[in-house]
Amino acid sequence: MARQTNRGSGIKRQQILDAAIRILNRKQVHLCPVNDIAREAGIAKGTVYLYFSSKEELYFSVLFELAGQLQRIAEDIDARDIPVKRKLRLLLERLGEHLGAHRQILSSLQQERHSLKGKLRGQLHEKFHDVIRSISRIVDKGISQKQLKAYPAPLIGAVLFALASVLGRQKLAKGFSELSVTQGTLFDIIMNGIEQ
Amino acid sequence: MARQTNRGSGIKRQQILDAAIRILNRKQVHLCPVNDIAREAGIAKGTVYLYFSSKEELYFSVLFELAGQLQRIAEDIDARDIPVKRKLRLLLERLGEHLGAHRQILSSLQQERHSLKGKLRGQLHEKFHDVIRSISRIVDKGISQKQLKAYPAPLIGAVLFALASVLGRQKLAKGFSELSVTQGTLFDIIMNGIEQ
Amino acid sequence: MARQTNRGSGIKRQQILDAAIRILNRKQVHLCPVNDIAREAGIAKGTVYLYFSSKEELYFSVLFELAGQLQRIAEDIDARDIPVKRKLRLLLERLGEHLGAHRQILSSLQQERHSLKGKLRGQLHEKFHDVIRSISRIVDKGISQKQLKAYPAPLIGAVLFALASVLGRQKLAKGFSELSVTQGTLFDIIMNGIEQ
Amino acid sequence: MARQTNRGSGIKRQQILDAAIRILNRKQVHLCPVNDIAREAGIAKGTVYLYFSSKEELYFSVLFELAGQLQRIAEDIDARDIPVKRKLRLLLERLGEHLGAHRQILSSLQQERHSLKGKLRGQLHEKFHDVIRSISRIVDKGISQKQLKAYPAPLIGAVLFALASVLGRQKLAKGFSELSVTQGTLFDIIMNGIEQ
DNA sequence: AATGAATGAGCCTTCATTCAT
DNA sequence: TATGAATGAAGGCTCATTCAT
Repeated sequence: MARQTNRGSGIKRQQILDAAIRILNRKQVHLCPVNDIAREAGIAKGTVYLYFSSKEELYFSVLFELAGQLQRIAEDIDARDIPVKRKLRLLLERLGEHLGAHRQILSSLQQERHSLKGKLRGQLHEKFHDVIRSISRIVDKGISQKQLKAYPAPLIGAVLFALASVLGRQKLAKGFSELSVTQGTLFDIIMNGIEQ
Repeated sequence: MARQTNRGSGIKRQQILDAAIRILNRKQVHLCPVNDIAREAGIAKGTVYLYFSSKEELYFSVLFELAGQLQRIAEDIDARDIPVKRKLRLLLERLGEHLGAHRQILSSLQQERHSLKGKLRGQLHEKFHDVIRSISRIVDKGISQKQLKAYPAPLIGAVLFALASVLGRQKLAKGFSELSVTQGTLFDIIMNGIEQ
Repeated sequence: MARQTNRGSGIKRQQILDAAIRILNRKQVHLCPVNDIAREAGIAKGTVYLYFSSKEELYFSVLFELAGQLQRIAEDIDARDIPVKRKLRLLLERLGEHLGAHRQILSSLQQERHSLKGKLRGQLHEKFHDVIRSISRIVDKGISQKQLKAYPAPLIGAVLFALASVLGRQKLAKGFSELSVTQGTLFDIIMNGIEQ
Repeated sequence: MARQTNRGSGIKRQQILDAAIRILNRKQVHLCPVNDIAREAGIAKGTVYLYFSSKEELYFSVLFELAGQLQRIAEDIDARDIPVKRKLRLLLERLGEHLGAHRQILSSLQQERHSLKGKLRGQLHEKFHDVIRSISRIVDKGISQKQLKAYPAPLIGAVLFALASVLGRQKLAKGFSELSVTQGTLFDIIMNGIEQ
């Protein structure tokens, strides 16, 4: 994936990635010198470039990694032998947790993507597509089991994703820090709507 | 409203702000030199500093301005003499449009806030609170008219805001460019839920 | 010529150029940080970039400038009302002086040219072509006056140029520092050859 | 001959040297990472440092090696049993070929010397002296045989060297790529001069 | 002897900010 | 008020060199 990925265990690469996730979750990419990430990973600046060809590729890899984690969450839930409603509830909760834990990084995705070079952008796009596909799979089963209304599954996926973000931030619309959104209430809303 | 270096008519200040919104909506803040904004506004770089004490304050003012526009949208709708449901539908549509038109800038909000200096951060927080309050007012009326379920109004506001973002981006979850989300479908979901 | 040449007198630009010539004549381009050149010019590093878009363009401009000086030397001599032989002798002397004074920079030309980006390279090529053309003009007159043998003028130009370099370095073949080459002897050689 | 870290057979040392010559002839020294040279030699980067104490010394050794080759060319020709004129013609041709084949490296000699540390610089100086001495020996014989005019032999050597460079580059004065300099014409010029 | 991962000094370049005009 | 030349801190990246294996 990385152009100059050094072979070997890949452990160091992962260490850098983890450090980058920690650091990038605090400040914007542009406010995170590679040096800081390296220090967080306990290595020298130059070493980062042994595992990633550029800062951009590192950032891309971070997003890729996080997308992978999201996908795994969805797939794990899908694999369980529980009713669809339960799955959706779990999904909302887990995605919310994960998005919340990495909200900084993920919330920048929309903009950052535009600065990624063509190929990386495409790959990332594809990866997030996979995430949505995994969610859609759960929804689709629910629809065919007549448990859910027949809205387009990806749309439901998108909505779930958005609501999970709300949950994750605990502050929608950038001003809600005091609003203690419970996962239960949100789930009710998405299931039954708000109309009386 | 704004407490910055602001002698004079304020017209030029607004020109700069408008130019900044146009420019910042294209690229990330960090990729938008003050010079570019100045040129877009048809003035010299140094002049910007006569109206804003720093680039940071300029950026803050942009977000503040946009929040004001959102608030005005909500208040205009609230003032109309139409049923609540119609209001919510309008709200979803208008917010979606506005968020979409400025998605670049607004999507960075979450992160930028963390780099803003304490005082500015607080003011911005307060401002977005106002936006949510305005939305909540509409919802509250709906609840007291028994048109809407009695969920906490700010929560509904937050959810509406999130869904408006989905609408605005036309691509939730960062991978949905091909998903043509219609405002109508989204409205149905939020009103009646997805459960069969 | 320079992409972001600031208008104005151009004096500062020339100051930088002069400083660069002084500095570059001491060490290889790659051993001359832009910072050193700036300091030599008595300005800040960033200022260099107000007058030259990159270090490469600065270096290109230096070579361009020097080529211009060489050309002027040739043209001045050509314009004089003296016999061809006298012109050539003068040319040898003056070129020798100039090449000697900037031998470091000019001797790197051959290699550096290969790293210049296409357009600049082409322009530089063209410029040095002009130098040779100016020399050739002198030679051509000599040939048509039957003062010189009918060798291709550019070839003679090239030979003169090479011998001027010898003179300039005072040490041909990179090892002749002790060889005190006199302009007179060299002139005799080129005029009459070495064969007995 | 070489006084560097040089245990072992010396074969590998020569391999590295040969690889370095190939690589350095393509790009400037500063654009040739040690790593590239090592790879060209089919060994690991670290290994280079077992045979050369630094990149600088490696580069020095390359120049030293090339000087040796030039010297051998001159000595071989000197040893032949042919007339002086024939020898000079051969010399021009062979030196031209060799200088041409390594023009990139050799053209940087002038400047590089200045960055070499004192001791190495002296050694290199001495070596090129030897080259000139070998050429001078040929010329001297010609002079004592009354075949050549009695110019200082080293000067003739220097001139021959310079003209050989012209031949090697096929483009003197940095602008002559189209000038097809023939070895014959150049030889005529040096032998008989250009005066009618 | 050989390797190549790791290091960190050093360089080019950008850009927010200042200030003389 | 307005200008834009000048500044210099900061950051991405390269690469010579070291050293544990």
